[in-house]
Amino acid sequence: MNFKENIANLLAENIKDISYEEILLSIEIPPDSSKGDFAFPCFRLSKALKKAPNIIATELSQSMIKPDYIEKIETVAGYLNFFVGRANYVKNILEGNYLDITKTGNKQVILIDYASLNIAKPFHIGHIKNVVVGDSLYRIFKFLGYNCIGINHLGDWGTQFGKLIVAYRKWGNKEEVENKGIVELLRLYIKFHDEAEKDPTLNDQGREWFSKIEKGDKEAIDIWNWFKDISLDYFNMLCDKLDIHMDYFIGESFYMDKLSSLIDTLSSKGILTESEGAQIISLDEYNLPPCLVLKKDGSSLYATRDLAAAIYRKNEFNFDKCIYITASEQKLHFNQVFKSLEKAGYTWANKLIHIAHGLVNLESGKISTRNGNIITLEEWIDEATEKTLKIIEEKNPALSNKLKVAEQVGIGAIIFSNLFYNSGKDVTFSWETALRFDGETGPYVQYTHSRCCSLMRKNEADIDVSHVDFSLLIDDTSFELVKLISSFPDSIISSAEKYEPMYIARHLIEICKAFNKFYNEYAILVDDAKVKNTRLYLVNAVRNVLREGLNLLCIKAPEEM
RNA sequence: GCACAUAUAGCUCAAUCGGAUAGAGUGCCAGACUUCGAAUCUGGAUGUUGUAGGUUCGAUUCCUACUAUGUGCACCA
Repeated sequence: MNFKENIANLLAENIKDISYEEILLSIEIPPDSSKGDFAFPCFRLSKALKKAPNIIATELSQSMIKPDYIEKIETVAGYLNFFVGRANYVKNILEGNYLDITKTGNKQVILIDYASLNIAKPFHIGHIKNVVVGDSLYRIFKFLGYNCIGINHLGDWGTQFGKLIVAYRKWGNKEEVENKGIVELLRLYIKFHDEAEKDPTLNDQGREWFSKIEKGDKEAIDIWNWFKDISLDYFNMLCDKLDIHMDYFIGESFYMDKLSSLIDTLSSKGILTESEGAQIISLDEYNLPPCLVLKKDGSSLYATRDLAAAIYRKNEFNFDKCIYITASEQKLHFNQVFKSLEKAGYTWANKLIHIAHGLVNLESGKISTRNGNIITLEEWIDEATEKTLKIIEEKNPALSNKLKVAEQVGIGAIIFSNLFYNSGKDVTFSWETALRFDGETGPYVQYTHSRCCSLMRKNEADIDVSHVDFSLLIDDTSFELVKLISSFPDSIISSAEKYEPMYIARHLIEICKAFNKFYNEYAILVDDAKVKNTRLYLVNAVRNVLREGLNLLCIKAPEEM
């Protein structure tokens, strides 16, 4: 038997998805053929091998396509000797700690700026993606061993507060605001914009009041602080509900006393120029429109505060990476800010990363707070919770803490639907899809998890390891599940590398599908102690992976639902 | 006008560095609960990957043009 036949034999023995003849055919490629002749069949083999145990498949697919593949294949043969048969592979995966992956990030500091919403406005369905992508990435990087810092760059400064004060003084009163909180602030905000259509001088009054805030006028500052407190209470309430954690609330107003030194620095570097009365940083060399730093009246802008914030963060936290998460509308803005910092000579500017997520539209058109075309996040949560409660009443009326579980599942559905798709894409919200609980959804994963828990619970005793026989798990259905568990860490790494929790969400769905198939095909709690304990061993692994996976997506994993 | 996205099954979306017969869910049709939870599972039908070219042994993927949609572009954030 020659070398190739030997390899083919080993492969065919280990991999049921591909025949010996096929393998032999694929390996029988002259190594000196031109690229086109052998690349295709080689790839054919390596792709088929993806169905094989992970380590073998990865090694092969990496090596086969390269010119020196004959040499590499000998290395692969070495690997194969470690995995004689599926049983050993299963043992390896299930006995090893399948969630313990290389902690690549040792001590590196990753700062994530997310959930940076404007205060005095309600959370709407377009905001959830930002919050949830941010918190999920926070959890993912933390899991990988990075030192994460979550910062909320609160939008608590700007002309809008002047406008709100005008509206409050004209049409609001203390009792209403105290009783209704953010709802009343929204009403005033909408009212202001309605009235300003008819009477544009209101906008001037708004600017005047904002300028009073900036100058420290007591009445203005008091109202501003009051509104800010209301907003923060509301924000914290929602964060508690969603189980979102922020390390720091450092809003835009925080940077007000740091702007003058920023301007000094920029002008001493000679990159500040005057244009049409305003102070700008020209970005012609980057083929970008200029970055406006100061208005002609000398007051600051959004970009000014972001420049100051970046420098402050670098000095204060000395980050290795700083990730900004915002809607895609702000792409140009961050591009300008980052390039301005680069132009100013800050070498760390390349460590600033902007992750833009898509916009959410309504079927009735674009979301707009100022004309009231919004669906708030609370409405979505309430609807989802209510629907879940109905399902629980129908399917599991004996459940003890129904309301709590209903909220966890309802919110789980919302979060999952926000993380299951490519986060850069725009989406159109519809109640029909927003309240779907079947198929590729959060509740499907949660349901599968609670099924695992149920099995573990029903077994009462601990798994008896002395009865575990991994060769009972080498059938295709069980083995598929084992492979998916073993490759779960790859998805965590992909998610981190691409700043995209979607990979984890999709992997969880694959695990659930494989598990439910397994569950349907085999009885688990059987009399035979060997079979029972072995299958429970696998169930336990699935449960652990699902729980950790859901946690990385900021979703609760109730044990019963 | 300029810039940046996006376009894949009826609908919502995947497709790893350019790889094999482009895959899931949903909806539709047909099945599986006196048995570990049916929010589940099994089977079936569904495609000129926006259009036209180019590069390549090979293109949903890269390049060019065009079409459609979205977003941004000077004192808002």
